Amino acid sequence: MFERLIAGLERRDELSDIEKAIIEGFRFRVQSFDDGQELVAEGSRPSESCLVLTGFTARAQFLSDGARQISAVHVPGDFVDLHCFLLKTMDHSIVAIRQCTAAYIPHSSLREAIAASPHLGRLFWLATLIDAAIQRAWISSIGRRTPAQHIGHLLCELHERLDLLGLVKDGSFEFPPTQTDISDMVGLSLVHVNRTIQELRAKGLVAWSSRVVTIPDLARLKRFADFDPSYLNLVKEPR
Amino acid sequence: MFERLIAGLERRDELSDIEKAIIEGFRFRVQSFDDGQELVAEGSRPSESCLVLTGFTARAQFLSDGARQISAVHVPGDFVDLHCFLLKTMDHSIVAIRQCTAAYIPHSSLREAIAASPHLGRLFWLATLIDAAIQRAWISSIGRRTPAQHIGHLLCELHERLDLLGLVKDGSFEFPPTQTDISDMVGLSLVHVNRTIQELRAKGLVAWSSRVVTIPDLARLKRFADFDPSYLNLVKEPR
DNA sequence: CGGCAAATTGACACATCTCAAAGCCTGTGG
DNA sequence: CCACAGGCTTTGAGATGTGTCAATTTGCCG
Repeated sequence: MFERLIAGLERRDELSDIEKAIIEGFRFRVQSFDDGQELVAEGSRPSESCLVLTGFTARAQFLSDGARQISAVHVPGDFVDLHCFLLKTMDHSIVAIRQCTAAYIPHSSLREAIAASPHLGRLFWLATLIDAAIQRAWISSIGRRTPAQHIGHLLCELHERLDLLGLVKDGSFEFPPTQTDISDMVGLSLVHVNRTIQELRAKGLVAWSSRVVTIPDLARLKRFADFDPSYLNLVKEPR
Repeated sequence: MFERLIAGLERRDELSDIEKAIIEGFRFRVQSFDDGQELVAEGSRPSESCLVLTGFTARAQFLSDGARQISAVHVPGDFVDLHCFLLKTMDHSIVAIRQCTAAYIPHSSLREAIAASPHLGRLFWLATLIDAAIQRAWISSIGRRTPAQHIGHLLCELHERLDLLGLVKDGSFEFPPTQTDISDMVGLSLVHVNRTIQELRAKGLVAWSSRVVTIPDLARLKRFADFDPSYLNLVKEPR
């Protein structure tokens, strides 16, 4: 159930057998969701934190005029909602991009785990810090990169993260968001996103159809989008 | 030395005398900085975390074409660089907006503090989560708010945070960033920022000259900018 | 085969950027 | 106390970028 979570933590630091056992011993319930449903609602006060098991999810905020802004995309194994463990009230929603399943773990389990292993506590903290680093990269993208660079950067990020999960084959990966979803990620209109994707295709940087993205020359796309993966903290070291 | 840090933590949860004593006992060194200097450099691997004592600082990233994007502003008392305690390598720089002073606390002190009080550890974790919530609000602003709303929202945020420090008098507060700095925060050109500020002035929402901002009618500006302070977590509850 | 969601296109309005110049403050040195 | 330099703010004009609206095409699913 929690292999991906464990693998994700182990990518950043050693995990003892005891720590793995603590995680395996989490109480949890599993729930499935359809397109667009909320796994966690803005303004709610959950007593459980949720973890993506399968499928894609996103963090979303809604403005008073109904506009939506997505501030992160999450992939299987991501402990999406560690935030509410301490933040208590959600400042954003977690929404399903397509069908997905999630495990909900009671905060009491988390609290016990952290008490039993402060190191594990630091690794959960680290997970939220990496989310924050990704958000900073998004701020730079949305503020200072061109639309084509921005979408290119986003695809590099997802390539990198999905590759670790073994979900990339020959530079191709499934990426279910519609162009409307993408427009809410990059803060542009749907029409402009469409034209930007066509620009990326025309430049030969990306092939993208029926929800499968192919990156023929990753190094070239990275150069084009000014992508440097170090912010993803894919380095194993004592934390 | 650490009153503001302690006051900031106490705004979110009770702190025991022992916990306060732990903080007061931090080893530290103090350093001053001038306009634009880096307190912490992107790519570096600090062994200390830094805390703003006086003045304004910002998190900044630089793109390969030299463009700069600011992803957060920090005020006195903010434990700006808790991140590097676990992230190890900086994904961004911390820069001085004007003269400022900062305390550097060795990671070993932090580690001891957290070991001695897991609750204090959670509160430091919380501080980084609140930073992340602010970053999400910035993403929404930059992606979906109009420039005038965005700058209005930013000023509401700073009003709220500075008010807690007693740095707001009759709706006025010192805000040292130049319009060039603001343009790097909101991801617009300097010229457009200038025109947007004039628009806010013309609407009577803001007075702003010689680095002092005055908000004549805060409720009106909040309404205009769609500002809801709940993401700042100014609620005291057990964490 | 029909229906629906998603992707694509075109045309035009509006927002924002760039470049370049001018004006305005503030601190400094004479 | 004045004059000046330099940084910051403000202005104008034209080029580009991006949004909106509305229609059309495509592709998938029942």
